[in-house]
Order: sequence, then structure tokens, then C-alpha cells
Amino acid sequence: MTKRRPLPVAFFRRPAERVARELLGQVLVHRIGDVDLAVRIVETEAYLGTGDRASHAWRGEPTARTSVLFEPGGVAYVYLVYGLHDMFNVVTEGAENGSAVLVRAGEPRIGVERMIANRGLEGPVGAGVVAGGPGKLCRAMEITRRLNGSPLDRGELTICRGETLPPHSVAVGARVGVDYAGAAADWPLRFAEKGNPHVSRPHPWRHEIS
DNA sequence: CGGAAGATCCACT
DNA sequence: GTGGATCTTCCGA
Repeated sequence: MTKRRPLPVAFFRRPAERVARELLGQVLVHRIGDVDLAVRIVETEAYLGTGDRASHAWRGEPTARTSVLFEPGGVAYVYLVYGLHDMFNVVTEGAENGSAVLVRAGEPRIGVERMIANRGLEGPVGAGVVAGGPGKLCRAMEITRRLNGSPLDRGELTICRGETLPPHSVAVGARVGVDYAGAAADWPLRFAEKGNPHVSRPHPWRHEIS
């Protein structure tokens, strides 16, 4: 029941780093029947695919799990980590390199009570508790592997036009939880809205443009 | 075909 | 700050 316009696929068919940065401030909407759940995206990470040891697609060849990473940008890549948590990503660029953007945190906007219930909590809750983390966001938004490969410019799960953050509002740092990735672990591919309390965790931001 | 490791979260010390 | 939960995926043999 949200009157918003989904971003066109052209938005996603650009370099992952650019998409990750510009996804901040946009709105992720999950329409379930006639009910909407929505969060404003406040934290993302780019995964470059081929050659990026932190990426599931770093070898450059699709596998059973990663086949949707090698589809043209604009579809969802949802997978399970640690046997417990779903992770929601947006596939970017063309079909060549398997790049994607992980959505790490959102600011609850629509359907907040339902999201709180989905997380097994009772309101009111503090900032970042409901969707401040990739696993928490998926749980709150009812995003599961069922939506793997789903288009994001139409249908049940969409990313809609919100706002575009000015450069001075964006913090940049190293990606979280990828220590195994060698040199790629230090690449500055994590983006967040500067100072937003819903961001998943404090981190030594590498460039805080003020 | 076995096993190691994982883009996390939560409870507990 | 540390450890356990939980299970799929993928590599190497």
C-alpha cells in the first residue's frame, strides 16, 4: 500500500561500488498480500565478484548457489550463512563478473510492529535492534531464500526511490566479517549513512568525509 | 563422499 | 570478550 516507484533495472546495472553507495536512502519494500513492510536502507557492502576473495563469485564460475550472481543486475541474491541467517543482496552490473551489494541494515519505516514481532521482540525497541544487521533485516522483513532470483523492479520485493544522500553524509569502511579474504578484506567497500543509529555496528570508518 | 568453514546473532561471563 | 547454535555449500581426495 505504498505509493512509491521501484528503481529501474538500469540503476542496478552499474558498478557494485556505485550501486552500494547510492542504495543508501532508498527504500526496500516487501509487499505481503496487501500489507507492506518497508525499511530505509542505511548500510550496504559491495562484493565485486571475480577476483574479490570476499565474494561468493570470486572464482569467476557460477555454482549451484551463486548462479543468480551471474544474471544481469536487478534481481535478489539470498543465501544462508552459518546455517541460521538469510542474507539479502542485490545483483549488480551485467552478467559477467558476479558482483552484488549486501544490504546490511535498514531503518524500519512501514509495518514496524510486525517487524518487531517477526524478530521475537516487543516494542518499543531502540534504534538498530530490529533491522540493524543483515540477518536481522531479513528476519524482520520476511526475506528468505524463497526470493532468491526475484526481480527487484516489480513484484513482491522491490527497491523504491527514496532519497539520494549527499557525499558528506556517507561513511566508508572495510567490510565486516571477511577476515579470510586476504587483501580484499581491507578494501573500502562498506557504506553507511554517517551517524545513523540503525547502522549495524560501530566500525573504524576509513574515510569519513565531512 | 567427508569435512571444514562460513558476508551472524545472542546469551553469558 | 567469548563461545555455541545450525546446516548448506563446495573443495579436495
